[in-house]
Amino acid sequence: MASPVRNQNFPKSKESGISNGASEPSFAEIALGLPIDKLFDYRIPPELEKEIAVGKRVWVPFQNKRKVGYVVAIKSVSDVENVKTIEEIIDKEPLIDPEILTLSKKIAEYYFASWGQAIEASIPIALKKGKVKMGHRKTKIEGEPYPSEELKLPHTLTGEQEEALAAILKSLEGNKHTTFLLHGITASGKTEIYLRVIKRALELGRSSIVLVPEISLTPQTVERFKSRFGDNIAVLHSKLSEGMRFHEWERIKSGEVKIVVGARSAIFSPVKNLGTIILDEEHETSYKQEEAPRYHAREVAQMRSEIAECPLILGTATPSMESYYKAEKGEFKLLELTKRIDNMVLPKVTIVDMKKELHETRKIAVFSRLLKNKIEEAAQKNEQVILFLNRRGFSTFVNCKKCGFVAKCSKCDSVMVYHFATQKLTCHWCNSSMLPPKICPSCQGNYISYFGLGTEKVEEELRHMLPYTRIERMDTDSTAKKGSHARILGDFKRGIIKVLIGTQMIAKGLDFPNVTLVGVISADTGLNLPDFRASERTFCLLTQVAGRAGRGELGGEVVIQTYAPEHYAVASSMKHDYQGFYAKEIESRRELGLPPFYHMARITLQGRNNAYALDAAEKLSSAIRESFKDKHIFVLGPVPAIVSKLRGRYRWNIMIKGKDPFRLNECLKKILSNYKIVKGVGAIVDVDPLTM
DNA sequence: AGCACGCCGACT
DNA sequence: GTCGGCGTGCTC
Repeated sequence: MASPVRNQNFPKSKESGISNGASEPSFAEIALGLPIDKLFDYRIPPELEKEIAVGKRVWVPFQNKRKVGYVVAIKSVSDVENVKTIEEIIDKEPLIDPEILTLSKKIAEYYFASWGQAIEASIPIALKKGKVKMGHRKTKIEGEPYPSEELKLPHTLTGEQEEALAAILKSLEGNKHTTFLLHGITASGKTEIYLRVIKRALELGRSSIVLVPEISLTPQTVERFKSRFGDNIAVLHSKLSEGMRFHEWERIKSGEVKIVVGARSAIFSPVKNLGTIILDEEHETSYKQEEAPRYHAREVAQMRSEIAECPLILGTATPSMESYYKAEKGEFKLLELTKRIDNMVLPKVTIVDMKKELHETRKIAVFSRLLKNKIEEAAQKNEQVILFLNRRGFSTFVNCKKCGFVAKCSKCDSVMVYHFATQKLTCHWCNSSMLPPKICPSCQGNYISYFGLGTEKVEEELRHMLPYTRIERMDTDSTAKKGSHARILGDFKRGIIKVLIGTQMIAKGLDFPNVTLVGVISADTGLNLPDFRASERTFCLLTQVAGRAGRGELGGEVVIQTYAPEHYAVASSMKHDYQGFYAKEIESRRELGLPPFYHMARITLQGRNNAYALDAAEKLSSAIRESFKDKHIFVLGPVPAIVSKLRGRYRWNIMIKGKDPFRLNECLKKILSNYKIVKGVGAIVDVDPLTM
């Protein structure tokens, strides 16, 4: 041995247990926040035996460093040679509750992360570093449970609201787990139902967790909860400093607050006696964590509410295919809110066929004549305009501006993606490729375009059109500077900015009553991604964007420009018709064997050497195909990852799908343990990925 | 993930 | 001769 370990030469564990008395606990199983799918045994020094407990953090020597570890079990024997000894116990009281330990273990198993990684996903960063000790804070004086609240109970509920509320309260009061899908159009009063469920939970002495997408964690949302429940609420934003986040966490852990509002990770809040979990905007993709453990908060909420035997409420205006399908099957209880509480009317939506526009005007333009007129009109009347351009991602498709043709794979019907490196179009389902056409194969026209237009181009055109109007662009580039995001929105709110151009960023949650016109520059960008969720995303996005118009007394309208006016995602959103969209989309998913009918997992193989990475991917893919062909597990790929090269590593994807998620999980486990990965090629697993 | 060990190339 | 490149394998 090279390292001069002071080996105390303990006999192999089984006997070492005896020296401490036969059944004394002398070892602890420790989870570490590393991507190693293992627990590590450490010796408990005699002086710490009284203090050690499951759920506490400890300092342990690991390699030649000291690391924070989490005690997950205590035992009297260990068969590890040269066990090292715990240096110090950090916490006076267990930091991780048994409920969260169970939950994190399930997550680790389901999403192929280590238990330690899952535990670390559930606590504030400050605690991971072992810096702060629990159990030393002075107790705060209990605030009024829920002040000003009775005064603020607004208008009576609609019949639909009453019905929904009653169903949820029955589950809450009966301590029975049920998942409710609360499907309600914008302004149908979902939040009021949440507030009343939380209130009832409080009366029963139980806690509530409210999950919202980070983007809607705005002061307005928070204010609404605060005015109802006063100080009895902890808010967990991503912008919270390390110290503040820890402070809020401690307030939750100590039982000082019984309501938690936060983004994704708030699902792990250490509340006791959980009464309800509310997951608002359940269709939002930000509920999926894009690093290990790659969990989806909706799934975690499902697991947690089952453990806690409490209702889970999934609220949305545009349910995910997964959730609505479960509701149809009766796995979730569907609660529909079809009426708006105030007299707000849904905005009128007009679709402009850009193919026709080109045909009639004979030139490719950013703005159709209709949208141009409407913008000018609004500007004259001093009303505000939002222009939205769904320019997403890295993928580029080839599109004919004359007839709307989009290059698709002949075998898969999937949109072909232009790769800069190879200068070819590639199918992300079967990896076949072709040279991009110069002349449209469909109409022989010479209007093939490679790149969608961007927000900058829109801005330039618009400045030309309205030289004296204050215009601002809001996208990742223009908001790179700290505070610019808030500045732009502030200026827009105060009416200084007349026209706001933006990407995804402005699609959600903005509530400006003076906005009378919303223009979608191109609805196609999102539609032409090689991703089976493209239609779902587009429908969802168009519905949300449309919701930005006519939020005030002035009313409002929406203009959507598209080369695919007949596409059901576009057409249904125009009619505000979720059911119509769902019916079409679910059929397509059924035919193609996609979620929610199949569960998927993606394996990404990445390496410095492209040939090695591809070779590894091919070997793995055929190995899986061989061993599971009779088990209803299917393999797709390898195909280049959408980001085919990242940080100098070439990336190839394999998709695996199967009907039963747990069987799929078992197969994956076998695959990963049997397969010796080719040198220099690493594998990343994403269970239930949201992107291809 | 880190980090040490180890085996090959170009430098004082 | 040795410094250092990153491939490989282990961590209680």
